[in-house]
Amino acid sequence: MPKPLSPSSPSPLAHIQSLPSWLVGRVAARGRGLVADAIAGEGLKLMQHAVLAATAEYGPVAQAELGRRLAVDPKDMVGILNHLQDAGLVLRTPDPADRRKNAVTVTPQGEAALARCAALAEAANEQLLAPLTPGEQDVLMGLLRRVHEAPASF
Amino acid sequence: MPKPLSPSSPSPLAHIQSLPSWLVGRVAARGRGLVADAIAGEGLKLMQHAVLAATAEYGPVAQAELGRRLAVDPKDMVGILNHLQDAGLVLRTPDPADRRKNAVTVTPQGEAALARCAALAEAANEQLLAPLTPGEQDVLMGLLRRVHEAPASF
DNA sequence: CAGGAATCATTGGACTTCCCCACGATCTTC
DNA sequence: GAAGATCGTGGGGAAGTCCAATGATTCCTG
Repeated sequence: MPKPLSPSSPSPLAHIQSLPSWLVGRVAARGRGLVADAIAGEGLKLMQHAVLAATAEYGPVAQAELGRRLAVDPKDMVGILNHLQDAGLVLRTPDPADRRKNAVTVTPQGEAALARCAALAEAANEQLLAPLTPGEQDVLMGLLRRVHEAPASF
Repeated sequence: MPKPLSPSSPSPLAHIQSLPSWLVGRVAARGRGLVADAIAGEGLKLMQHAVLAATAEYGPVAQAELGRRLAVDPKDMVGILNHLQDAGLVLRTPDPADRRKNAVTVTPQGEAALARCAALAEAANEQLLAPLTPGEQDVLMGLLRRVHEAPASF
C-alpha cells in the first residue's frame, strides 16, 4: 500500500501547520537539538553555554542579572551555575558591595570551553540553515530579530 | 558581508544571541505563550488544539497516524485524546477494518471549538508578527518552511 | 533613623515534552 | 499455523519552563 500523498489542500491541520507559531516552534526544536548535540561533547547544555557566554561578556555579574538577560528563571539559574562551578568554568564570589549578590566570573578554563563551544554551536547553526543561501539567512535573522526585539525592548 | 569571527570573539553573549538557534528559540517561546493564552479560554492546550485540527482534517484517523503527523509521542497522544474525548470534542470508535486501531473523529462540538480556536490562534500569531509587514511575514514563513522541510522531507 | 517595600539566592513543587520499556490484542507475512 | 510488526495503553524517568515562598539583605520613604 503506497503511503498517502502529501497533503497540500487547505484544511484545519494545514492551517495550524502554516501558523508561524507552529513553524517557528518546529524549527526551534530542531535547532535546539542540533546545538545541544554539538556542545554535548563539552559537557554543557544549551542554557549552560548561554550563561557561560553571558558571564564572560558581563564580567562579574549577579545571578539575577544573568537571568534577566537570558530570560532564565532564577531557580534554573542556580542549577546552571552549580554545574558550571562544579566543572570549574565559573566562580561565585560574594559581592562586597551588595552582600545579597553573588559576583559570577569566568575562569580561564571557562573561557577555553566557551571558545570551543562557540565554534561547535556555530557549526550546528550552519547545518540548521543549510537549506538557505547566506543572503537568505541574513534576511531570516533580520526578520526574527525584529519579531523578537519588538515586544520586549532590550 | 558578515565573515566568520576569529576564535577570540570580543562579545560572547552577543555571539550567542545572534545565533539563529537562540533567536528562533526565543521567538518560538513567545509564540507558544501567545497562542497558549489565546486558546486557554477554550480549555485547550497547544497540542490538544493541534490534534483536534489534525483529526478534523484527516477524518477518521488512527492515533499512531496523528502522532506521526504532529511529532507527538504515542503516550502523550493517549492523554491528549482522553482530554478531548472527555470534553466531547472527539470520538474514539473501533476501526472495523483494523480492530487494533481507534478511528478518531471530530464531533460537531469539536468542529465548533476548532473554529473558535483557529480564530484565536490566528489573532495571536498576528500579534506575534505584528512588527513585520504582511510581505515580510510571507518571506519569513517561506524561509522557515524551507528550513523546516529540508532535513525531514514529509 | 525606623519600618516597609523591593531585591537576591535558594528551595520546593507543578506542568509539559520527550524517551525507553512492556503488555495484550491484532494484523501481516512467510 | 508461527513469527514479526503494529496499535493503543500503561509505567517510569530525564530535562526544561514556570510560579510560589523563604530568609537575608538593601533601598526607599516618611
